[in-house]
Order: sequence, then C-alpha cells, then structure tokens
Amino acid sequence: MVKTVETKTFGQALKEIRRSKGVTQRDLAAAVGVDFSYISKIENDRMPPPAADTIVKICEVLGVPPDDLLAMTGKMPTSIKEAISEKPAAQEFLREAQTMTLTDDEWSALTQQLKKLR
Amino acid sequence: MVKTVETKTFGQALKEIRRSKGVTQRDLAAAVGVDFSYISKIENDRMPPPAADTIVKICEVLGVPPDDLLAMTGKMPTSIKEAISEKPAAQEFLREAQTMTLTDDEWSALTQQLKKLR
DNA sequence: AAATGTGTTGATATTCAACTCAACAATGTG
DNA sequence: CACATTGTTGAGTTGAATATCAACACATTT
Repeated sequence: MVKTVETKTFGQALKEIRRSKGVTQRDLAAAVGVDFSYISKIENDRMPPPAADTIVKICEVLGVPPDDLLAMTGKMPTSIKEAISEKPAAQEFLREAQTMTLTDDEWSALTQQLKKLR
Repeated sequence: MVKTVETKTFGQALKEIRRSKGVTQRDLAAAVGVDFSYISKIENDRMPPPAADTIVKICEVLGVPPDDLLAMTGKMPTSIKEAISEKPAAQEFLREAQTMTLTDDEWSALTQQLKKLR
C-alpha cells in the first residue's frame, strides 16, 4: 500500500474531530475563546487555519493531541518557537539542517538520536 | 577563560559591524532598501530588531555571515521557516526536542550527528 | 408553524510587526 | 563660521494575520 499524500484539508480534519466528539461549533468556540462563526469559516476553509496557539487550545478542548493539525498548517506553537529562539545552538542546528535539506527519514533518524540522549 | 553570556545588544553589535566596514547608515539603508532612520533606531535599540530577512540583507551588504545577528534576535529566516513548515518530520523532531529542553551541548551533539548523515 | 439549536456568510475590526516621513541635532571639514 | 555629511527622534503608515459582529439559513422538536 502506497502512502497517499495530503488528502484532507485542515477544515475537513477539524470538522471530523469536532463531530466525532459530539461538540457543537458554539460550544467549542466558547471553550476556546473565539467567535463560533470563526470556527465555521475555518471548518469550511473560508479562512486560513488559526494561529498555532489557538489550534493547541482547540485540541485541548477536543481532547486530541495537536500534532496532526499543527503539522497540516506548518505552524509552530509559541512555546516551541520561544524554546528555539532562546537557544543559539538550536538555531545553528536548524540552519545546518536547512542547508542539507533533510529527508523525512533523516529527520526521523535524528528524532531517534534525540531519544538516546536521555 | 569562561565564556561571557550575552553582553552586547543587537543594536550595539550592528553598529560595531557597520562602522568597522566604514559604511554610513544612509548607505547601508539604501543598499538594503529601508529608510536610514530605521537603521538608526535599530542601532540604538529604540526599536526591536528587523525581520529576519532584513537582517540577512543587512549582513549581505556588510559582508558578514548573518548567523550571529540572527541568533541574537531569536528569529528564523523565511527560507528556514518554510523548509520546516513543509516537513512534518522536522516539526515532530522540534516538538520532541522542546519537551526535552535540550542543553547547548546536546544541541551541538545533534549538529554533529547531522554532519555524519552525509 | 413557532421556537430552538446549529451552521454559514459578508462586512468589518483589532492587533502588531515593521517599517516611512519629516524635522531636528550633532559632527566634521574647508 | 558655513556648509555638508551623518545620525537621532517622534509621529504616522501599511499590510498581514487573526479574528468579531450582525444577519441570515437550515434542521429538528414541540
């Protein structure tokens, strides 16, 4: 079986998750702290995905890990951004990684190395 | 000799570099494509450092690598950001790295691993 | 059919980073 | 000093990201 590429949109994915949890747009919006019409637009891809931190909140409310939705948007939560910003060594690593244009497998390999460190 | 921590501000660092190259604020600004008064404010830390891409341009004009100035600001050039945004595996790596709160030495170790990959 | 709960849409609003513009000050040079 | 060159300051602008508000539509229940 060949892996299919990027089938669902962010909106479709969110709508599915929300419905699977039996939550209304209004309830989700209220819990997250945004207008319910905004949730509607996001789910119908009428607007770009929310800020990373809002995505994280949404996932907290829905009780799912934010990783998948975040990955779809190419956004990084503030917490991660700050952690990197504070660390020149991390930035050096990223610049190096970028010039090398790593493959997914290579990134995975590095994640393994990471776990070995502790 | 113990390494001293974060002594210079971004503005001070930029001013030193620019002067060492014998370039005026106006000439630098013109070459970069911003107003000269903006350079002045940056150098005196009256405003936050410019966008990452502007920092890169500044360094190109001054003929120095952008790494140090970029590292001081905690900003990532668009090119790097995009490279990461396109790679879920890279994002996963970063999220993992963040939860571990790596030390500088550990980041350096990873940079070494990186170089071994090729 | 009226009321209620839920979802959609168009027009705006807010916020913030990243600057520009115009005026002024200081510094150096003939 | 006179003049040009260089640097500084305060106020205002611009565009993109991120959302809100008001109005309407649809579906279900009573």
